[in-house]
Amino acid sequence: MIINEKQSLQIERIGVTLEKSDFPPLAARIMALLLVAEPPYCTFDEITDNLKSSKSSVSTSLNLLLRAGLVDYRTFPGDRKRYFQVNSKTWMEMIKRKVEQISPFRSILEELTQTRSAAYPDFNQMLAEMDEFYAEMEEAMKVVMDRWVKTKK
Amino acid sequence: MIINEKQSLQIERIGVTLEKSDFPPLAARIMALLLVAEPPYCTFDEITDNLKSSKSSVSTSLNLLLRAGLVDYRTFPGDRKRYFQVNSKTWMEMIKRKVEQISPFRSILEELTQTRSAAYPDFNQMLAEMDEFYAEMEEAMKVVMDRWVKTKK
DNA sequence: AGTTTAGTTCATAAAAAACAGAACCTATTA
DNA sequence: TAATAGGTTCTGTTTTTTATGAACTAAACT
Repeated sequence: MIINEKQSLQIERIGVTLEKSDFPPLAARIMALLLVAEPPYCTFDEITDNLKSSKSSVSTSLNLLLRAGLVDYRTFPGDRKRYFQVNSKTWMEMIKRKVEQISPFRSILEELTQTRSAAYPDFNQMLAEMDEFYAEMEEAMKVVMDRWVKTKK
Repeated sequence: MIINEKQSLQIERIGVTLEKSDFPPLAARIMALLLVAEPPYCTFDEITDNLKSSKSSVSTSLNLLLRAGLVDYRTFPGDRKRYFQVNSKTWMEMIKRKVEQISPFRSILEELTQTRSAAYPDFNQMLAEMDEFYAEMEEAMKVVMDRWVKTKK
């Protein structure tokens, strides 16, 4: 499998978008490649070749994606190569992570309402409201996620 | 205004939490300071002093936070110092940004469903489903935000 | 037994981000 | 008009992140 010129450009575009969501550059391009490639999986060599990157870089970035659960691999009988593919739960995982980012914020807000004096009630009020807002947001997201998990099984 | 030992430690803890949500180190500590400080605002000098950072670094990070709309400032009559404070809309802004991060992903997914061949229907189906999931998530978040905006005015 | 395949690991180089020091600017104050 | 307050801007320096090449390994062929 070797990608064409148009696909190359598409991979760069998608890669840049993913970079903005905090993917390291090469990891972003690997994800992009796996999304664009037909069939939707690649061997290690196909990745190094198509992205013109070194084996070591690909190894590091790919393992990052594997550990993060964003990429997975399959194999074919009588072929010991691994065929890397985006995990179908990738997007769910990514959203899940965003939801999980909310809870540390809430912890901060709750800690502050505990430790701050009563001298600045307006500010304290604001912190309490923001905690409430985050709680609602967290809840709303969980509702969507749960519903989705149910329809999938 | 000068913070005490306990507050210093709290600022570091909160700072680290904020770093994990992609605040640069100093910007994270400025936010943390403004959250912990009593009163809940600081002058430029109070920031450099309490965080033991240079004027140039504080200037840069503070302007970043100002441009991002996370920090704001007030003044007092007959005092030309600016008193920096967390914008009460900070948390709303931060969530808004997370919601906005969803739409580029949806664009990717939609572009892919346009450009990919029909040869791998399972994969294409997955992309379509994920787009749907993201759409629902986006919608749910917007509902919460709108409701909140309304109760505020 | 030797070679090829499919990677990993380690030391290092290159690039980007973060911070600091010093000079600078503009509006007030003495 | 000189000095001070409240920053900003520019130029390095340090630190962190990202990518590489070369040597290595373990399994599977020949």
